[in-house]
Amino acid sequence: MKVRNKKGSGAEQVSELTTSRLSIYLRCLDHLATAGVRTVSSQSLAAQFGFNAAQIRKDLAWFGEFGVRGVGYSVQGLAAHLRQILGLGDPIRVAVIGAGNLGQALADYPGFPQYGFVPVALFDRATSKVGMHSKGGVPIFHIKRLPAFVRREGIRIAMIAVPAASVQQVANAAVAAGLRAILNFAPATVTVPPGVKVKNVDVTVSLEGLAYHLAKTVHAKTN
Amino acid sequence: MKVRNKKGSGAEQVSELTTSRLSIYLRCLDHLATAGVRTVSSQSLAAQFGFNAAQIRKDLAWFGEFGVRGVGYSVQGLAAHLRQILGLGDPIRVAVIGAGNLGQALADYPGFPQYGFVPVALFDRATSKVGMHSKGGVPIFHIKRLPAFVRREGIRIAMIAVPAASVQQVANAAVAAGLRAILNFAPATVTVPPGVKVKNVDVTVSLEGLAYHLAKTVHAKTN
DNA sequence: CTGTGTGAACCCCTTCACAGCG
DNA sequence: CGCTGTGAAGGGGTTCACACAG
Repeated sequence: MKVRNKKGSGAEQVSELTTSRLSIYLRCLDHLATAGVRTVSSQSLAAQFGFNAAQIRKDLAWFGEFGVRGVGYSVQGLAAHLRQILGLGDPIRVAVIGAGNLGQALADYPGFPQYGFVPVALFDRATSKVGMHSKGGVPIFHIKRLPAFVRREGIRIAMIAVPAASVQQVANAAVAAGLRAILNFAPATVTVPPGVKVKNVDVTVSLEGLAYHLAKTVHAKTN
Repeated sequence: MKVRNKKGSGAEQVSELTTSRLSIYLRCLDHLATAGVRTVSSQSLAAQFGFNAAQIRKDLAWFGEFGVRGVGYSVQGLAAHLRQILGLGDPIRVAVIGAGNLGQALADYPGFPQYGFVPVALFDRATSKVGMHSKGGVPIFHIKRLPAFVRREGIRIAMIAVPAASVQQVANAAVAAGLRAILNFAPATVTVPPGVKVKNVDVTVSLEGLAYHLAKTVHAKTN
């Protein structure tokens, strides 16, 4: 087995486009596994889910050789490899910062534990919320207690669901608490020191993309 | 003013990467406008928010010439142009399908109306929920009533927040009801006929991207 | 003979550099 | 003189095509 590792230390070599697709492949493989499929070729995977077969193979080639020539990939085996590549061995503990409607819904979202991400606590600066729980039973703490909690409870990821104006300051607090991975739900740009990863889930950007599609389509009809 | 329009009918010419950035530029411009800034150059915009100045100009060049040479762009003027390009003239009415925790939180999320997207109703197949309202007062209807509602209320976008296993069937219903724009929150691939636009907001993909970053970083330290 | 792994071709997006306008 | 708008160069990601393994 040959794994490409161009630089000795952990440099940024594999594109995020690739890792995103790995997640999606994993989702597809789980789908096939529950359907009882044992083996799959890159071609049939591509056909079923709308990918390009060569791209699947290229994406996997960054990490090793997982297929059997003439046969394809073991569905369960490849899924296990992808989980290992993505670092999904043990459940990853998550803190949700911002205990508004969205934050509480995220803390209770059943999809997360199912995929190995466990929201352990909510944090907010409103003392009126502190001491309460989400519907699903996730406790709400004051944001001041984040650093101690991160250390004691082994939190790895911060999900930030606060208004856009407060995001930067909350992100700073998360970094100061030792977190190195942030998922930001607010429509705002966040700046963090090197080594910290931020991913933005900006729903307004997606909605405006849809709005553009609608506007364009209407225009086409008007012609 | 010269606008590039390579094909007569509404072909897919401008990349989604570009339109996503237009949304982000719009967010930045609003930020500057509330700060009282009247004029901005592509260079200062790029410096403040971490873009490339040439890219900003290229993105805008697809739609016209909005700047003044030697000066820059009118903050308010450019924002208005972007809103027009993205089709954000009147508020866009949205239906949220799936009245679980996530769906209700989305229906009540204050960020949407602020950006011109108004959740008008929730839809679910559970008759126990029908007739109730979200905390924010959005009424819940049975999914059967979607087609009539779309016509009568001028719904343009469906936000789908149901379990992954049901997404495709719900998307089919949305398309059948005449909707041409779908925002899917479930970790699943959706297939739709041509002319219909789907955007996926897959939080598990983002989380797994963060997990990969964490795994990689640990590995680098282990070296 | 089937399907992987991979170099090469291709294509699109990003970035550079500068002519030209205000 | 400053900054836009834009052709040209550069880089990265996707797709093709095939040698080769099972």
